[in-house]
Amino acid sequence: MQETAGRRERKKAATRQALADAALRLFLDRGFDAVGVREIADAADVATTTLFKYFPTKESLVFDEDAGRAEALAAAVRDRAPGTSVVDALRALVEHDVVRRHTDPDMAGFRRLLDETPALRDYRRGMWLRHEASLAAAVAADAGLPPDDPRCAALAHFVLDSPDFISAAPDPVRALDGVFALLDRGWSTLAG
Amino acid sequence: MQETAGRRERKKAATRQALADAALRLFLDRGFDAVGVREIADAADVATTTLFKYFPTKESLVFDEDAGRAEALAAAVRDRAPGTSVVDALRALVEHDVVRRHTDPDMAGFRRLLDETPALRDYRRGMWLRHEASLAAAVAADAGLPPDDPRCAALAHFVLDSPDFISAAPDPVRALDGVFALLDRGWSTLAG
DNA sequence: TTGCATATGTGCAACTGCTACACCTTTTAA
DNA sequence: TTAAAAGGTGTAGCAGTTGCACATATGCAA
Repeated sequence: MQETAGRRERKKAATRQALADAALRLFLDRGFDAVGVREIADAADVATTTLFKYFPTKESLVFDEDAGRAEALAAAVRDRAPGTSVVDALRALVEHDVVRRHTDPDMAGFRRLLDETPALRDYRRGMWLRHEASLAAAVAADAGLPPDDPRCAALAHFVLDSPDFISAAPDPVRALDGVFALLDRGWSTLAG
Repeated sequence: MQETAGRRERKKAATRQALADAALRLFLDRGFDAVGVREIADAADVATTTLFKYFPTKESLVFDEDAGRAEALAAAVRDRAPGTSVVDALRALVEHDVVRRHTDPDMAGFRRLLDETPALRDYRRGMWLRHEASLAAAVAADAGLPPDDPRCAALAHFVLDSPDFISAAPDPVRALDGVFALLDRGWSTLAG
């Protein structure tokens, strides 16, 4: 594994990181809406147009790449421990990604930022839902159903929609329980 | 019931209608993104600033008021026929509002507009979800559960999220079946 | 090393949704 | 009749985003 894959690659990565770092720092300081993209570009010492060559929107500056999430979802379904239901496996994944952030004190600032910025929550929901089709297919394959089975599609949609709902709830842990109680019982009487 | 409730009211209503009509006509003609708000205001013969006194956003030009939807949801839960489950009653309401549009040929243009404009679908989803809390409370009251029961909140959320998912699906009728099969079985084993 | 094609970055100007402001006109009500 | 209140106007401007023409840096080949 080459660490230094050419100066060009390294500079690109550095620029990208500088932008993301500057943006997050400014957002945490003063709030998402109070910081303009021109200011972020300035802080990272690049032109505004350059910023948009790295990040398609202002919101995307806040989130890491989600490379691997599609695979993580498929793996959660495929490689789950024997005796674990699909819904339980997905619950564990959501719990890991969402609820942990609500108890980790290092994420407090980040969490507050998300809480007070609907645009960011919407963006994150979209990132989850990008994998709706592939999760539906994985669930269908696991259950031995046709890949376009509508109940699998519905389950996949609700699971991927849930992180947003859960972290916006007053008590996220209880919300997680509620969501997966409903889905688990619904799914088990369909598939089991 | 006064038909003519003062010249002022009538003029306001006429301006509002002129804006909505002009907007829908232009959108259907050329697509949502290809029409600017300045052009819509021009077509309705008002200033751009006036347009935004009637409609808070460009998207809102497309949709009627949703006055009464909150009440319709509460009524669907409260006044349902004996022997009908809460989920079935809500299914009927969603079916009426969503699936009918998919079979009515008069709505074909409107439907295409929605299909090709994610911003409009998101806006409509938001309109449904505005009643999430009140629906959750109605469901909880009906089931004799505390008003903040997380399973009721989850059910309400998924029901109100579903119209968007359903009408975006390749086969909306099958999607409707899938969604409500899942929710119905999940809910009945919790509440029944 | 030199030279060149290409990837990357720059600055400017513009467009789009949306808002603030100061002003004018119509309607309502005393 | 008059004055307040409501509605509408036009201008100017902001913020996110993009297109364009030009500059620079890099990787590769000779």
